[in-house]
Amino acid sequence: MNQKGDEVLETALRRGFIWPSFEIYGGAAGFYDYGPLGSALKNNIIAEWRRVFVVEEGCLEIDTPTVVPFEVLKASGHVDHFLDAMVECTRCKGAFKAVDLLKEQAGVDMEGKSVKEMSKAIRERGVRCPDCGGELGEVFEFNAMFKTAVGPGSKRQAFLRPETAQGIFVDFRRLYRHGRGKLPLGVVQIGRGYRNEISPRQGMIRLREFTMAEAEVFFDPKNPVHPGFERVASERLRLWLAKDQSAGSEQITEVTAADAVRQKLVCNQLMAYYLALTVQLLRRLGIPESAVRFREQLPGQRAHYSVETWDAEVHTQRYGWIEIAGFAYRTDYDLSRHMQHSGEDLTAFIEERKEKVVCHVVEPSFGIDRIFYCVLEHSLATEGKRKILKLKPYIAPIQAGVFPLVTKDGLPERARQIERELRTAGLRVEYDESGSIGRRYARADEVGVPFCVTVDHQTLEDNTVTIRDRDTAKQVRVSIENLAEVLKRLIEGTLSIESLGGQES
RNA sequence: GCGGCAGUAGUCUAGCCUGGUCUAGGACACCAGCCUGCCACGCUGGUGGCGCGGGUUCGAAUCCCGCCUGCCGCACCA
Repeated sequence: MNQKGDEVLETALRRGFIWPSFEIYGGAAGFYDYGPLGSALKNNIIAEWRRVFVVEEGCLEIDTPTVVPFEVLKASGHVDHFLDAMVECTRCKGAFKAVDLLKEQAGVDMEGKSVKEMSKAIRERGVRCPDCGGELGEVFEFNAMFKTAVGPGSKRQAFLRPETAQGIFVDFRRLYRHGRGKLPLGVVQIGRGYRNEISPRQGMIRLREFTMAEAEVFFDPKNPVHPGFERVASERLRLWLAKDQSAGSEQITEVTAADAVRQKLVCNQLMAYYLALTVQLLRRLGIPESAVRFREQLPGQRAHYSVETWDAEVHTQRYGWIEIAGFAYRTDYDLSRHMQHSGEDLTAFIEERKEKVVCHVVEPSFGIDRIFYCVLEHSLATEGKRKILKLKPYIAPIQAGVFPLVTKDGLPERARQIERELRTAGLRVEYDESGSIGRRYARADEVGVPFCVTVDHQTLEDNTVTIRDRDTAKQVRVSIENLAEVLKRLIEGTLSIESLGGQES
């Protein structure tokens, strides 16, 4: 294992970013708690996502239940694709879908039959392991969705949602009306999703309960364009094409978003648009474009609903390249299925052509927990013994520290006043007087506090304080009168320490 | 889920093989007091631990079993 990844997780655990869930009862794999700082950081990451997709893009945000009735997920295909009768080879331990083996080797269709019947059929028909020819064990049900029931008596079967998307699809009619028939129509949802992984590992990378931020962009299949495409047309995309993966090549094809569309490397302009937007979002979160690539999923890897999928991958030292977002071209799969199963009309009307169409969908779907890890890893810098979490100031859980230089002569009292004023001004600040001033700076650095305000004897004379910049340790002296405003501008990045005449300490 | 290794204060770790001398040692962190005019200063004091459960034994951090959790490989990851 590598040192950097360990340092990230150790720091995150020790300083209250993430904790193992249910720890005092021995814990549970695949679940994590966000501690006070982690919770704040996660919320700030979500706020940045929301700022892009809801504020700038104007997507409609909704919030739907995590408990989803059986019929909905039956229609979406999840029941059939997430519930499998599996069988394991007793010799090589390979796991296979029982239905597939029975079809291939015995020519019988056992779809929908019970586990017992399938086990019996495998024995009677002499179905063997396709890899090593070994004997197969008992068929067991593998359910990647958490099962539950609505109401007492288990009358109505339901599942915890494996994705938030279905809540959007089933609301399409109302959303389409709410959006007054305009296309493309973007709808987003941020919330928890659940997958009962067989054996989750890799900490927060594979969770059984996770937070996802998904957008479903509905569009006229004959017109897959985004009105704001020009804004991102020159953004460079690093693509790992399927053909290169198949050829065993790590070759990255770097093109602008406009060229990706022109050269037909991606299915349409909307897809390219959201890939470009993602580069910008990640950059804003502190993940440089050099650590981002888009991997085109090979046909066999795609979800049942997708005809083209790109994964946004971020490079990490601990886990290598990890998928942090998926971009699926779901076509009209979901709406069509829900039309069939519900009997409702979920079409859109295209005025120019006087034609009813089932909208197609491009789905950018982000794994917030994974992005959270990537942000931490890409932010943590080590300088000697010191750890500095160089979070972008606007996502830092604590925006400023307020310290009295020494704990006497009325400095703590004055510092407390300033803390109060900054809190009232809406800044997330922490007061600290314990230990030496250097220790307090170091403590603040480790949790990513971008600015520290120090109250010294001069403060008592002329009502000025110093602001110390985390990343450079430079300090500037500003009047308390302007402090909140200056801090706000430093945090949002419209003002730099240098422009204030920052001095090396 | 299978196989291998591991789990000691908040964090990292000594002790485990060869049971008692462990009332479990250390470092860092944390808290209190003193000190302190700017980058983890110093002094004094302090809080806090053997993953959980069972067994063997006069006696278990140490040996055995089960579970949980973590790491590595296989499988899975729609």
